[in-house]
Amino acid sequence: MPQSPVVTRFAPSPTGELHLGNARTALFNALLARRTGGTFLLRIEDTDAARSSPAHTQLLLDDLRWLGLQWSGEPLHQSQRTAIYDEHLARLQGSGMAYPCFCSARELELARTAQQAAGRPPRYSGKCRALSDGERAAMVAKGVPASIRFAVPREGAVGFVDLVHGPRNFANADIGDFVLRRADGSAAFFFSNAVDDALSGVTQLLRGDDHLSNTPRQLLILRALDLRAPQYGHLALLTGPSGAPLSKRDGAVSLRAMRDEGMLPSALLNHLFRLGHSTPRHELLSLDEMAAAFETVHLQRSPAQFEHSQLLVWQKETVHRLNFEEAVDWLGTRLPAELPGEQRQAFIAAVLPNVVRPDDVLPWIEVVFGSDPQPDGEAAAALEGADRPLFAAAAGAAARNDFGAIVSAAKVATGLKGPALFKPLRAALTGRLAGPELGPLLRAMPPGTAQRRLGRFA
RNA sequence: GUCCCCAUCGUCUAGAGGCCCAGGACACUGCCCUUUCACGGCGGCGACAGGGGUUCGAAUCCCCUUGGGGACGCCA
Repeated sequence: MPQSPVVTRFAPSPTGELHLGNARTALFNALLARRTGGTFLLRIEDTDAARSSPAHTQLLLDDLRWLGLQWSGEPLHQSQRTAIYDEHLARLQGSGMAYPCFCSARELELARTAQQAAGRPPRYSGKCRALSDGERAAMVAKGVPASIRFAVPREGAVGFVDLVHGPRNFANADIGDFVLRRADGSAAFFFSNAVDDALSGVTQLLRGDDHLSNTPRQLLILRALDLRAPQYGHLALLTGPSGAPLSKRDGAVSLRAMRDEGMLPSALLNHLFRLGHSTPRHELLSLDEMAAAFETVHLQRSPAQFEHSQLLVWQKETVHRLNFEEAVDWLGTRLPAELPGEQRQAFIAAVLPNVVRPDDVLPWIEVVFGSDPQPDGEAAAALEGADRPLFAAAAGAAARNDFGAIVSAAKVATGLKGPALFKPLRAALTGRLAGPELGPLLRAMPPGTAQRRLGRFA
């Protein structure tokens, strides 16, 4: 079945750290393209000079790369496309589809408040649309700054088929004349966003549900310009544990915060992949596998809740699969620098199956390489119930930190087995009752450690 | 206020009129396995927001209510 080439995009505005919701939007668009060998574009929506910054843009690109989301070509920066927007604006004005608005911010604010108070929808009155050429010239002559608004048809409706929601229809009468260009000359979102998508040849795009009721505005612009509109798909928002949209009060919501916490890209990707998108694949997937399994028909119309505990499940899966180099990289400076290579390897092999966050290795570094541990409450209890001969035999066989030898000796000496045998040994060796497998753990310990620790209780 | 979107186990979800007294995954939990914990295997707990219709039959279609969210900005 031949497919026309898919072009998708992610178009963040660089006003802060990459939010989890946006990360998911980026992922879905990237997958949509990757699935068919299409193109995934990146566009920086930095028309709001006051809130945008190059530093934020840099952070954004860095986060996307970290996630492994590869875009094609150079990202487009809207701040550098003013000429293109002006050209299209001129066309709209030429055909009477756009007009200058001289209303001041204060004036508009007042009108809005009055409408709200009267129980009317806060929509622009269209006051300046009725101005004659003469009146406009007069305003310009007086030096009154003007924005440019789109002349929304008074009648009719805009229909489109949403990739997620299906056929939708919106009445033009419910849409007020909106701003295309601000008085300072910068392009407004509805306009620049729609025009750029069309000009970039974007064929399909997934974005947040909050844009659904704004879509008719953009379609109106594109039709007036005779530009081809992409197919829009509107994703239900991501919410926090409260059910309300993700916000700072739900804790870490930026990708960067997750990253700082030690979460790995694969964990984030796998969790996000299943938020608002369903798949029969329940195992940890690579980006390629996700792309192959990504289906727009399986996009959810209802909001999904981001639960950190579920993320941790994927994190665990990811950590368990780390190879030695990756693990060293992940743990970073937490590993003692002076550690011999062999011990380093043994330690990681022993501990990795039991950790989720990098900081989780810290206590085990202390247990394995630190001074002989004092048993915690549970461990102390287990030690109390154990006989001295157990430890005497165990210590006698512990010279080489060989757990097999220790167990055999202890077993022969006491006749114990199972938990009755292992609990005291674990307690004596590590000071606690739970943790990584003892065999591998002992292999990471400095020579003589096991013997000394067991000997304490003989 | 007007318009719009959404509503299945704790969470993510399957479900497009009979295959569903609702299936899966994670979480929780019981048992088994085991040179402890973990891993793994086998079970258990657990949901169609409420009310009306339509239909022989509704989680699925329609209406209302409730609840949550969004848009209506010279923010994106």
